[in-house]
Amino acid sequence: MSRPLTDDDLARFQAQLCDVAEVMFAERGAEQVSMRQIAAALGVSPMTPYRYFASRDDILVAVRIRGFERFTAALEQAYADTMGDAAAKAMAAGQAYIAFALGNANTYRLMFGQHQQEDGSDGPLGRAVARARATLSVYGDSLIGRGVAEAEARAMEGLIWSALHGAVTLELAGTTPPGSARETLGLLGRIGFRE
Amino acid sequence: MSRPLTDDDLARFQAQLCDVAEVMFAERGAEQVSMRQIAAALGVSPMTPYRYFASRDDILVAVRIRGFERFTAALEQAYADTMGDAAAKAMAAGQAYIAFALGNANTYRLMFGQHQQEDGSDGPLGRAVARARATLSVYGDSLIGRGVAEAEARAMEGLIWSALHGAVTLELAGTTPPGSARETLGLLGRIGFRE
DNA sequence: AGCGTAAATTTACAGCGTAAGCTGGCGGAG
DNA sequence: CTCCGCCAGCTTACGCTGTAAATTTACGCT
Repeated sequence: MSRPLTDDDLARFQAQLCDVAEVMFAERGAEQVSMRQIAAALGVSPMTPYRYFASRDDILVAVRIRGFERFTAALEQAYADTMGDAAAKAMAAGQAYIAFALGNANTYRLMFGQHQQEDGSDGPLGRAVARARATLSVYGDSLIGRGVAEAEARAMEGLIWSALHGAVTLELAGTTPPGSARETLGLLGRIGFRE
Repeated sequence: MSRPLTDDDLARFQAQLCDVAEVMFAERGAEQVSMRQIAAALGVSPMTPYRYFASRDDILVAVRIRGFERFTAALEQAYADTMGDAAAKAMAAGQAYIAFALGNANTYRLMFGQHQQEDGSDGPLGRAVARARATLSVYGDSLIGRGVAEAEARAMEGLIWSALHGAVTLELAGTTPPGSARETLGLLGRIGFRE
């Protein structure tokens, strides 16, 4: 063992731990995975991870960030790969949103699960969330480009985000039947506003 | 100690425990309340609650049901107390929805938190959820009465539910700023559908 | 070769949900 | 009235959790 812990080695171990934790969380849900289980999966003693993360919660935050990064990438790719006007691209992004949430149920739950959210927008988690949100706001941008007032466009964007999040959350909980989220997205595509 | 445990005494203890647990959950969040703490608050030994509930999860279910009952009552009252057409009543119900969720954050989180939802619609929990849903579906009913196809009306209803649930969930998590949910509801009131 | 240091391990503690064994006192039978 | 069975409630105990503290281990440097 070399005496100081290189920043690089530190990052390498953190990344490796996140790799392992990510799949364990995805398989069983973060609640069902203990520190000791993660350490065992890594082949180290139970306390070793504490040299690289301050607490279990720190690990959850790190994996949440990774989740947001994969999520954002999926949305951006769907948007980029789709041809047509802004509405068509937004629709593709919405489908990618639902596909990610339903296909990565435990990861999505970890990302948006009930936290006190001590983190405003400063930390890396806040930035990851902001980036995902920015991807979702492309539709709002297109509305603004078409002459809609900014506040109004942002509000519509918020409605779309709320509807998508609510739809997948309810479907993941089993409260609404399978397919409900996709149906809701279809309806979202036919929305107009009075006044 | 009378020998048999009267069904009535059993129900009385269960109700008393739920009373206590409900406020503890509301204050600190269900995760932060242990069996031992509930027992201590009741002035009984740690294992006594297990004579009345099979497990901690059973208590959570019971309190969740109570939450849904209060929730449903709030929606129904808002609907009944509001004069005007179906849209006005639906709007009042939406406001009541948001007020309940934001004003009973931990209870709402407990009600709609991430569960595997082993309970379909048979048990009492399923019925409590169904009743809350029925209250929300009054708007859909009014659409049907106005000639909209049933499937379409139910889908719109689902969109409204999703948007409300998503909006309050995101606001409770601190992801969206305070007031966002109310703003989203305002926008929902101005929705129309093309085609 | 031996020492200082820091990484890793082991040990330990308080708390959890809950299974299992124990106890005290009431209701009914003799 | 006495004694016995029963069972509500209590105490104890187990395996688990996250993690603080003490201990061991092994490298780089002198």
